[in-house]
Amino acid sequence: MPAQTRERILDTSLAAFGLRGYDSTSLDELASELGITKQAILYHFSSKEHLLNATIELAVKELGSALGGASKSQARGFQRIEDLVRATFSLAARRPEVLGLVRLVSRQGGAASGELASAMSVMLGEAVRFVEAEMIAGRFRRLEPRMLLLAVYSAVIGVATEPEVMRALGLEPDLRSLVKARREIIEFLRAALVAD
Amino acid sequence: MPAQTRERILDTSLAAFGLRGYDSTSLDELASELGITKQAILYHFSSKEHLLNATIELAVKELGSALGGASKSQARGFQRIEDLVRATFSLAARRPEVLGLVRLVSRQGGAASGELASAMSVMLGEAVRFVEAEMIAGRFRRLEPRMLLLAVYSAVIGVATEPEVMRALGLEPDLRSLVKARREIIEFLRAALVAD
DNA sequence: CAGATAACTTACCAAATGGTAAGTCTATGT
DNA sequence: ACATAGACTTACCATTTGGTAAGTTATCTG
Repeated sequence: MPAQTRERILDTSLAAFGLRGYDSTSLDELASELGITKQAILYHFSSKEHLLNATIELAVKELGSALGGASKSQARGFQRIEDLVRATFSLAARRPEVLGLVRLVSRQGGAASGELASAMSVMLGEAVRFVEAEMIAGRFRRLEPRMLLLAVYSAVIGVATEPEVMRALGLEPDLRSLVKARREIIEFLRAALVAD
Repeated sequence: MPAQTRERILDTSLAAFGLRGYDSTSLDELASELGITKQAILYHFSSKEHLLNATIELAVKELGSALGGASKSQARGFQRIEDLVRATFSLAARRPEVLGLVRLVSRQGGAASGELASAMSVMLGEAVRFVEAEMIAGRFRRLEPRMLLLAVYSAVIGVATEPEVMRALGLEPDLRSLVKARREIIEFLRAALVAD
């Protein structure tokens, strides 16, 4: 039953690419972490770039299943935002590498990012419509929806994945602080979003 | 007067490290961009890591002079935040690589980041005191100051340096959009911060 | 049992990478 | 006129990197 090697490779490369970066991770490193040879990796994925693509695909799936529940919920108003932030933080605590990879790809862009870009486009498109509807309903303050989402996205991803800045602020990025950070950013967003 | 080679190297490596990343930038690339040989770089900076250190030093200086005015201003209340966001966006438009490098180093942390970390510690420490004072004075909503700053920092840096996410939202990251993004995030922060 | 196929490993390889050693060229001070 | 030092370049080099080619081993199939 060694057919799970492929999955082990993907898991390990997701962690490595997501936390250390693509260029900073060599196939030899990955292989020795896995206790196999580099050629075993190249047997399953014909090149490093293909491996990256498959890894992104996995990350997209994990992102979808982690945030899917919250984004498809029928909750209205700020509750839905809160659900999404909670889901994002839960993912950040459980599998920081997934958000790391999202960030990496969304910054670098480039050839491989097509899939993630389109997946994100869909999610963001839904989010824009949701936010617009809430604004029209008078539950959210009137701001430019896309810019608002960009700010929210940046704030959440930043807080969830910026350990060094947390340290610079004198906060240890442990689970307790992360919980506190989650609570605080929810309050922050509530203050920014909810119409009086 | 070829003594400015050192400065040219620093400029180029700041752009390269800040926009493409450290590992993704080779000394040969840098050299050919500059029209010199790799060994000329190693003459001025004895290793790639030393070059990174010097580059970080330069970025810290640029960051300081770009944000120094705003952070040392005597403005009170939200005006001071607005000044700082404006200064940050101005820097993001003029020299995106500086913020890119800040982000890179603040994520990777590690050995080289001591200087930037301490510079940021100082700035963030001042910011914490400022925010606390404003909260006590009743001008800012009561939130945990450090978490608040982390959220603000993330939102601003994110909006200013996340071109691919902007594209996913259907916004071209040109100067006009950046101006709009700046205005929107200022409104966003105002809504979140200013006490009723 | 023959042989095909999947899942690897061992053996290489060319290019790129960070770095060393030694020379060259030019200006400057004596 | 000449040594000296600064600012490089040319020549190398060991290691690492992504990738190819050719086995090897086990399992399944006819």
